[in-house]
Amino acid sequence: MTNFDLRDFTPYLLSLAAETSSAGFQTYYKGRYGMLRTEWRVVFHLGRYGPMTAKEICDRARMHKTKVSRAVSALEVKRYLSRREQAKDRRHETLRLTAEGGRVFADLYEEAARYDAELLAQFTDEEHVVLQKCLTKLAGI
Amino acid sequence: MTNFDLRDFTPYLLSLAAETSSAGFQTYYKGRYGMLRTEWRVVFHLGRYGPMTAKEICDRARMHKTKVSRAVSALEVKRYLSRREQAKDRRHETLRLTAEGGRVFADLYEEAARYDAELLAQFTDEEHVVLQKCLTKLAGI
DNA sequence: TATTGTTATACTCTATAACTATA
DNA sequence: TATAGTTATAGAGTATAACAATA
Repeated sequence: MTNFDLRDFTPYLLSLAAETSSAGFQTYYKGRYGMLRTEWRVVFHLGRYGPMTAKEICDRARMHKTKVSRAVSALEVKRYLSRREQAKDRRHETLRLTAEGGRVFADLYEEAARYDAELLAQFTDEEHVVLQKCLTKLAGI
Repeated sequence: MTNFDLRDFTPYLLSLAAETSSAGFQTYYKGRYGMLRTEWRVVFHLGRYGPMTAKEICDRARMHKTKVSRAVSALEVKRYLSRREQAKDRRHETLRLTAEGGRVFADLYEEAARYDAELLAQFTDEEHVVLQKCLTKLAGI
């Protein structure tokens, strides 16, 4: 088969869809809290799953350690997160959201759920199931 | 509804899927021809739809004029593209692929079709239809 | 005044290597 | 030697404003 348009090329469609939807949600974490995407992902993990080390965030969020390191530093400056060395192995630091960080998470978590529901409102439940399945496979997760 | 995981957040899934699939195809246009994504998109348009102005590429490919301008310059340096001023309005230049640019397009077009087919091989035809419909809507095209 | 296109600049995001500190 | 995390650096991608040339 060789007669497709750029609009049929899956990586192109994925790029456009990802850009559009990411730009939409960026207005919340960037506009309200001056955060970057990596910072939002770290906040999400700590807020959703509780305190953990940077290494655990790397593994769960599929983020490289340098991304997590910089995001954690930025969040610390913003006072959304605190670190505490673990006594048994001082290479590990437990990261947890501050009270303020918790409020930021709660706000963004709610907006994320709303934003996602809004995006999916244009599809049927069956379409949503197929979309999520396909994206999960394409993302390799 | 507020109990979702990051893996349920559509913009996150889209980002991962887009990154993964784009990185895969990048090996062709970057690895073989040292091109950037914007350059590949310009080559695609000129190869698939024939000579046109930068403005037309902007409109068809939904690319900003500065992106197109830089991509065209880079492609000109690589001798994959030539420009010719239009006599009636010297603000317009008709862009067309050179013979070498045409060969590059033919190669990449074939690889793109193969790559896309490979990505979609893991899905049924019905799933493919739903995926394309959803992505097209999410991309706003 | 409007349109086509270029240049300058900055920001976002990603990737990799080299490094420190601890174990 | 291996692991957790940091720093430096570069590359890729995007966005915007200011500009020149033409109409």
